[in-house]
Order: sequence, then structure tokens, then C-alpha cells
Amino acid sequence: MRKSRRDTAATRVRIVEAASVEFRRNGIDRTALNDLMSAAGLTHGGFYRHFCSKDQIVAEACAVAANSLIESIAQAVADGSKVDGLAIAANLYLSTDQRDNPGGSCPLAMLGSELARGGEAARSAATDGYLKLVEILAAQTPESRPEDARRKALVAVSAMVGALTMSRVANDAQLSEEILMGMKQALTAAGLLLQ
Amino acid sequence: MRKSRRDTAATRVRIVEAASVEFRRNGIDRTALNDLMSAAGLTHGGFYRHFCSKDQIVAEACAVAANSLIESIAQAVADGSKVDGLAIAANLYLSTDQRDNPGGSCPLAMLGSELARGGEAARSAATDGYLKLVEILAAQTPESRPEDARRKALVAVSAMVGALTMSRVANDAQLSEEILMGMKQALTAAGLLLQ
DNA sequence: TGTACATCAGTGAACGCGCGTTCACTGATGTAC
DNA sequence: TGTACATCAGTGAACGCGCGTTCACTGATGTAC
Repeated sequence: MRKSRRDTAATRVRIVEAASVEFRRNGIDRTALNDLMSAAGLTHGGFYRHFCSKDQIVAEACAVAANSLIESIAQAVADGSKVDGLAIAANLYLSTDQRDNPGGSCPLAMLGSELARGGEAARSAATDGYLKLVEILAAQTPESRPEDARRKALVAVSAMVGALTMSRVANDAQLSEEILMGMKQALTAAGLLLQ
Repeated sequence: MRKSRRDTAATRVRIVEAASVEFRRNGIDRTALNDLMSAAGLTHGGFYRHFCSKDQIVAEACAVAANSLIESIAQAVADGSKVDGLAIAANLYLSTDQRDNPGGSCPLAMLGSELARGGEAARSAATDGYLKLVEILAAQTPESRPEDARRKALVAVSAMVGALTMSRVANDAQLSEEILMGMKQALTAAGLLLQ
């Protein structure tokens, strides 16, 4: 049952994409290799033809998830006017859609505390994703000095991650909504975020 | 080897406190009942004399951890002047000490993404802790209307949770520091947080 | 207050189950000539 | 271009291990009289 090189490469991509959804949906520890492989339409035995450990696919899935989020935010921001970049990003990131569809949402918020204790590769992928988001938002702030823009963006992204996380922890639908709306408002109110 | 009622009650407290440290340190899924019981100086077999499931102790440990944080913040804020309440809380919460000693740190940041997928009892305990923190900070804001104070505090606590989480995810010591300092500055700059 | 019995906190072994990882096998694909 | 052989993607079973939970047992504590 050997597959062609093209098929093999496509299968690998399919596994990583399925993994990025499953990890965000159920967490890293609660997602078994069997879950990933089933989601990709395979049996678990074949996993080690493509990856050498669970840690490796965690890191790759994290990078893929982050890149997908980054692309959608970069595009939304590019479509809008430059001044409203942060508002556009906040409205996209802090939506009920992001909150209620963890499989397609931000890996930093869906997996944050697990990643903090995770392997070096996963933390590195997560940090890279974070910094790319920061870069996009920094380019959208009206600050004159680039270090001010960066600082503002570091804060804005962290704040959004916290708000999305807490909106999912919150036991109460109204509170969850208040958190998302409140943070959107805080980030949208022009120039609001510090200094 | 039956113990007196006083001893039994003391043992139960010891187990919950040990659990609250171990869960924050290693995560919920990665902490076995054996780990909790060992940390409390017991063998794992006795666990079910005090609790009826792992879910139950997760919720109780979460509540204990949240209350401990709340007390220390409430006290620090009470010791300072009223106007600087948010700044005092931010400096305490966003310290390298909180970041580097997860066993004694904020359960929302240490366990956020796990709690979001957790059982009803744990989410409820986490939400209660969050709301108590919000209440403390809301009482410290100079806003005239109570709903504005609450909204500001909801945002501030979420933002701090996100910053502490990301400071632990970050792969790079300098970046980690920048996140903490940046958020402290953002929250400290008078009246800064929105509207 | 003392005695006899019931209770139950804690121990250590055991039970099932699920997980990450390994492996023999199959048969289609890739390669060497 | 065709043929013979080597490779290897994917399957399904198996291996160990750790985990949550259960249980028989012990002996100190609590209770009833």
C-alpha cells in the first residue's frame, strides 16, 4: 500500500491540519494520536511514518493554527482602512465565532496554559505566532516611534488572548459576552491602550 | 489507623492545598491523584475518603488558589492609597515572582485553557474567583458610574490573565519581561484602560 | 467513668482502561539496469 | 521501454506504562450503655 510522493506529502499536511483542529478543540493532553489520525481518515499505526513524536506534531500543529489566524487577520486588516487596523483585528479576534469554534480559533487562547508548560518546539512555534500577530498590529498603530507601536501591540495581543480565554472559562453567557465586548471597546477606543 | 475528626479535617485541608499547588505547577491533566496525595504526605488509596472524584478536588483546589490570590491582592490594595489600587494590583499580579512560581500564582493564568474545557464545578469556581478580582479592582477605579467601573475591571483582569499567560508561553526572557512591563504600564497609566 | 462494639482514615495491592510507541506485514511505488 | 528488486505508506495487533478508581485490611477513634 505504498503511496506516491505527492500522496504522502498531502497526507502529512492533512494530519497536521487535523491535529491543529483537534488540539485546539480538546487540548493537547486530551487529544490522543488515535484522535488525530482518525480525524485525518487514517489508523494510528501510521503516525510514525510522518512524525517522530507527539511533541513534534504539537509544535507543527501550533504553527499551522497560528499561521491560519495570522493570515485571516492580516487579510481583514489589509481590506480595511489603515487607521482602524486594531479595531478590525479586535472585532475579528474577539467574536463569538472564535469563542464557540475552538477548532478554528486562536491557539494561544485555546492552549495557552498547556503551551506554557509545553515542549521547547511548541513554545517556540507559539512565540513566533504571537510575534507575527504583534507585528501586524504594530504596523496598524498610529504611533510615531516604532518601539511604542510594538509595546502597544504586545499589550493588545496579550489582552485579547486573556479576554478570549476568560470568555471561554466564564460560566455565564452574559458575563462571557461582557468580557468580549468590554475588551473590544477598550481596544477600539482610539489610541486607548496606554500612554 | 482511624484519625480524630480534627485530624481528618486538617488532612482534607492539607490535600486541597497541596492539590492547588500541584495543579498550578503541572496542569490538571498532568497531575495524578498520586502526586497530590504524595505532596500531602499520604498514599493515593486514601483519596476517596475525602473526595468523590478528581473533578471535585480540581474545583476545590481552584477555589482555594483563587481565594489565596484574592486575599493577597485585596490586602495589598487595602494597604495602599485608594487611587493607586489598579497599579498596586497590576504590579503584584504581573511580577516575575508570579510568573516563575506557578504553584503559588493565579489559577486563571496557570490553568486557563484547561479550565475552559473543564467540568462545570471547576469553571464555576474559576468564574467566581474572576468576579471577586473584578469586584476588588472595580472598587479601586475612579469611575463615577458603577457599570463603567465594572467594565473597566473586567477588561483589566482579563488583560492581566492574558499577559501572565503569554509571559510564560514566551520562549525568550526579554520578550517575557516586555510583556509584563508593557501591561503594567498600560494598566498603570492613569485612567488608561478605555473610555 | 468504664466497657464493648461500630466506625472509618489511611495503607497497599489490584483492576481496567487508554495512551504513546513499536513492529510484522502488505502491496503499490520508486529505482536500477 | 520493460523487468526485477528495493523501498516504504499505511494497517492492525501488541507492548508497557501510568492513571482513576476500588477494595480488603488495620487499628485508633467515636458511641452506646
